[in-house]
Formats: sequence, structure tokens, C-alpha cells
Amino acid sequence: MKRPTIKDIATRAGVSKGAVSLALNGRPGVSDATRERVLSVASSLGYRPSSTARALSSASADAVGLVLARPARTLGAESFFFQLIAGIQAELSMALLLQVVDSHEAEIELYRRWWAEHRVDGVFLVDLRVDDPRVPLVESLGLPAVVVGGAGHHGNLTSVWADDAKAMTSVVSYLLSLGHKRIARVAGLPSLLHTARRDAAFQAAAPGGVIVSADYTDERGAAATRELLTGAQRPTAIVYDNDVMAVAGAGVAAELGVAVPAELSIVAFDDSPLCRLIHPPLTALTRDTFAFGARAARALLAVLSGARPTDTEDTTPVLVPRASTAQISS
Amino acid sequence: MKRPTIKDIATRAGVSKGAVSLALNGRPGVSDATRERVLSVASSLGYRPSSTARALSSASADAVGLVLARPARTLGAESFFFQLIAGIQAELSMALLLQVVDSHEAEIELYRRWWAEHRVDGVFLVDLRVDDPRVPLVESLGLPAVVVGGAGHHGNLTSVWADDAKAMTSVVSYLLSLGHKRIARVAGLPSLLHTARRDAAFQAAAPGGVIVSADYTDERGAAATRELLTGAQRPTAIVYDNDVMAVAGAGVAAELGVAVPAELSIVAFDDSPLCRLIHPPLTALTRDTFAFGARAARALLAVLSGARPTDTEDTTPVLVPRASTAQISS
DNA sequence: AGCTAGAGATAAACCGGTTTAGCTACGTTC
DNA sequence: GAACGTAGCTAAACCGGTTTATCTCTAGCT
Repeated sequence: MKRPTIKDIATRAGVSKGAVSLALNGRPGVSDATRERVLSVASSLGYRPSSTARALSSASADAVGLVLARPARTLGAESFFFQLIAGIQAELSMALLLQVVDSHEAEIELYRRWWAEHRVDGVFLVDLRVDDPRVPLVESLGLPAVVVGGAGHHGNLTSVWADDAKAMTSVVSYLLSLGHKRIARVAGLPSLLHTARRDAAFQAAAPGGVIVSADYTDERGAAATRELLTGAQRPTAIVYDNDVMAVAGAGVAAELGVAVPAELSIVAFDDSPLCRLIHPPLTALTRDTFAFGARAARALLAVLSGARPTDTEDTTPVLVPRASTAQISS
Repeated sequence: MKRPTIKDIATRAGVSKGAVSLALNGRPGVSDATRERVLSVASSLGYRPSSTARALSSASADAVGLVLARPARTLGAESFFFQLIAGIQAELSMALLLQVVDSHEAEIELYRRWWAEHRVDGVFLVDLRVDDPRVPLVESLGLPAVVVGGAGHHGNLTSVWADDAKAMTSVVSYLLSLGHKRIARVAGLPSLLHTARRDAAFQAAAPGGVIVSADYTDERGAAATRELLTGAQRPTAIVYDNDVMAVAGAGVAAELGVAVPAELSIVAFDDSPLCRLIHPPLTALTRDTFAFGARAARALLAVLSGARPTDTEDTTPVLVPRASTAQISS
């Protein structure tokens, strides 16, 4: 099995390699007659350019990259990334180079390598941290990049995000309107930028509200809930940073005999079939992660085609009230 | 920003490009003294070989490929693939080239291209179909491949799978032992090989059992359940091909006033937090998809290093009885 | 001493493209 | 009719590696 190369076309069409390259890429320098002939030979041979060779001579690599720096084991629980990837793929005809690493240093190193080796044309930056070192890195490398989900502005990079602060405010004011006074929050990884933003918005909207830190897993969500419900000032409402922790929390409440929503209201910051299908169904902030991924992909395509960096705000997650929240009874 | 190349090392160390290549790859042809010198220069320069250039001269591409031929929109619901990918990544230090396509033809074409362009060293084949054309394709291309989850033997390819038939048999005999006579099955996509195998095993173990076809989504799972529960011969137990459909089915049962497990037993063929966290928790076949992915990765590494093809059977999914199944009451 | 082996290194070809410099033939222009 | 411009093409360099053919030198053997 050997695929035809540009050289085969050249000999078949009776022209030089260079002429074939010009003809195939629609660039001036060859006559229409020659171009015609080259194209017909190419298609008759079923020619496909090798993106490997092309990448080597400083053109496009025909791939974009995404590095995930999280423990691989915990990734399965987060459906967010997979939906994001699915959305990206729906919009992008290129392949996605994906690698999971276990440290931020390894992540940095990988961006360096991919760039040096022309393996990708651009990258997505996810899980943005406070003062994230990746931002200056890709900027200094000149590696096209889109910041995904890191609210706000990052250097000169294009950024696509949803307004976590506004979303958090809408949740808290909804709970306040139901009469809740003691509202708690079970937060995600503290190092992440959006966690910090949600924390701040939560504190501003619910002064004195307790924040417990967790890591998106059901174990930690359950533990945090237990801590909150058995503590001194038991909250009447808890906002969880994702769906898995919220559902786990609901389980702990049931186990402790705390009625939902009569004694405890629960809100999840991510929606999923999980929230809809359990009993009682959970009030949740819903957003279309798939569409979000598609938007991020479009943004990266724009950057690749040389567009000036932009900040795109995705639609703010919408609160969908379900049976897990209610007017405070006491 | 320019990374050091092999040429830089050569001039710095005062040797030729070829000698540097030999030294770096630990091959004979250079003296220990020279090798030593080259290595120290390389590390002092922070040298990283370009896998793009390396791939061009018919060596390793330093990446493996995975193509998913499913509607991108439905992918988010299936946590299976993401856990699989996470497991693969845990074992593999290479990048994974991932692409989602919308037709089987496009998938075939992509494998062709990746191979022709040396973009990958090997591939995973998932979602195996009956008489899958990909098997003869990769065999004739000589593209190293591992068949993931396609029970049994496929040409001369290495294969990693779990015994779906045995698992299905264990589920049915468990239900039979509880006294169930009318058992139904809500199946996944009919074109997939493992669906066929589960169908066969189900038919053999529960002669006359009804099989309704669905597509793993909660909508279709709910619809199938509705059909079964409102039909003439209402089943006393339903086995669902995945967790999402099972949970959706439980919801429909509740809605129709069919008590679980008193009037209807439910078993899910995939376990997840979803099954554990709802009420009642669902009896499910549990398996470690992450570990399965890791095993598949090891299998591919073995193939890449020239090992003869093997068939590896993963541990059979284990039935975990929970509150959704019970002795038949009537 | 003469011949052979083999170690150690180099130069050059090669992978499959892109890009640049240069060449040829033809048509304008003054 | 000499100078110039330009369209159309070719040859060759280049990207960063690997691999092969070749060359030199030293050691070992008869």
C-alpha cells in the first residue's frame, strides 16, 4: 500500500514538483491548462496531501490541541469535557490532539513541544487558573489559542466564556426570594479561576454564607454535605458546583433524614440527565456545553485565519427550577 | 522562539547530523565518548526531537488514533467513551488523535488518510459492527490496531473485550432465580456487534423475551419503557443496555404508577453514579471502564512493539444487586 | 610487511511537501 | 532592434529528522 505523492503527479502530468504544488494550492504561477491537467491527474490518482510533510515545511498541521491537566481517574465523572469535545468536533473538520497529563509543568512542556514540532495549528486552554502561566506562554510562542471558560480577558488571547458571576448571583437571589437566610456553597477546585469568581459572587450576594471546598467527585460532595448538615448553623439551602456533587448531597440529606425540599433546598451548577432523573429532580443551572464547544471551535478557527482576538461571552447559564427547591417553611 | 534542531547539536558538538541521530537513539556507530558529548550538548540545549520530522522519515508518529462515528450530539450522554479515553491516556504517554465523524465512510477514509500521512502509529477500533469493514481495511494497510469491545476474534487483530454474552446470561439467570417469567430487554444500537451478542444471549436465556431497540438516549429509553409497560403482556423485569435508559425507564415506571421493585425489577447494563444515587438505586452490571481503557492501551503498545496479535478478555462485568430488583410478588 | 576487519565517523540521499531563485520565450516599448 | 517586463515553468534549497553508502583509521592476524 503506497499512496501517490506529489512526485507521482508531477511525472504523470509531465511537470515539476513545484508546479504541482502551485496548481494544487490554487496559487498563481501556472497556466490554467496546466492547473487543469494537474488537478485531473491528482484526482484520478486519489491524491491526498500528507499533512505531516506539509507541517514540516512550516505550513498547517491540520490539527488543534487540547491538554487536560487533571487526574485521569476523575475525568470520567466530569461529562463537561466530553460534551465540550463533542461540540468542538461538530464544528471542526480537523482532528483534535488530546493528551491528559498529571501536572501543570507537564502541560506547559507539552504546549511547548507541540508548537516546536508543528503538531498543532492552535490550542484550547481550559481549566484556567488564577494568573495562569499558560497565557503568557502561548502568547510569547505566538501559538494561536482560545481560552475556554476563563471568564474575562486574558492578555491578547481570544476568550470564550459564560458569566459565572451573574449565574451565581441569579441562583442566590432566587434562593433569597424563597426566604432562605442560611445559604451554603460546595465549591469545586479552589485553584480554578471560575471557582474564585463564583466564590466572590456568592460572598457578595449572600454575605456570611459558608463555602466548603471540594473536587467535583461524589465522595467529596457527600462529605461536604455531611459536614454542613451536622454542623451548628445548618444551612437551609446548598448550592453545588456541579451535578454529581449535588446528587450525592441529596443522597446524604435523605440518609440524615433531612427532607428535600421541605428542610433543605438544593441547586446544582451544572445540569445533566442525572439532575432531571432523580427524585426529587434537582433545580439546576442549565447550559448547552455542546454549543459552547462549537462556539469555542469557531473562535479558534477565526484566530487561525488571522482575525484579531475577541472576547465572546456565551449565553449565561439559565436557572431551571425543579422540585429540589422550595419556599422556606420554618 | 526557535527550538534547537539536530543540526544545532551537531555543530555545537563538532560532529555530523548522522552521528547525532545515532547517538541520541542509542544505536551503535558512535563511540561512547562522542555519545556522551552529544547527549550533554542536547540536554544543555533543551533539545526535543520533532516527531513531525521523525514521522516523515518513516519512523514513529508518536500518536495513536481514535475515530468515533456517532452523532456528536449524542456523545455527551455516553460517559463510556470518555472514561475509556481517560484510561487509555493513563497508560499511554503519547497523544491521542481524536476525531468525530458522521458516517462510516468518513471513518474509513480517515483511517486511510492517517495511515498515508503517518499521523498515527496505530489506532483503536471501537463500536465494532457486524462484518466490520474496518477490520480488513487496517489489516490490508498494515496499520497496527486494537479492537476494543468487539467480543471475540477479528482477523489477525489484537482484541480486548469483555464477555457480554456471559454477563447477559448472569443477569437473566439472576432474574429467573427471583421468579421472573416475563423479562424484557431495551437494547442499544442494533448495528453494533455487542448488541447482537447480548440479543443472542438474552434470547437463549429467556426464550420468548421481548427485545425493544433503542439508542442509549433517555428519550428512547423512556419511550421503549412506556411501550413495554402499557402493552398486553406487561414484563415483570426489564434489562436496559445502559445506565441512562435504565434511569429514564425507572422514571416512566414511577409516572405510570408501576412500583419498583414490587411490580417491576430493573437492571442496568452499565453502572455509574447515576445508578447508585437515584432512588431506588439500580441493580447494575458494573465494570471498570477506566481500567478497560488502560488495558486496551497496553494492548496497542504491545502491537506497536511487534508482539503477535492476542485476544485479551477483560474481567466480565459483575452484577451488583441493589434495591431495584426483587423477588416477584404475584 | 601486507591484508583484512571492523569501529567510528561523515556526506549525501531520502521522506513529501513548500518556497525561492533562476531560466526561457514571448510581447511591449521607445 | 536593444532593453525591459512578465507569464510559466523548472531546478534546487529547505524543513528536521533517519538511513545508507562510503571513507578513514587502527588493531589483529599470518
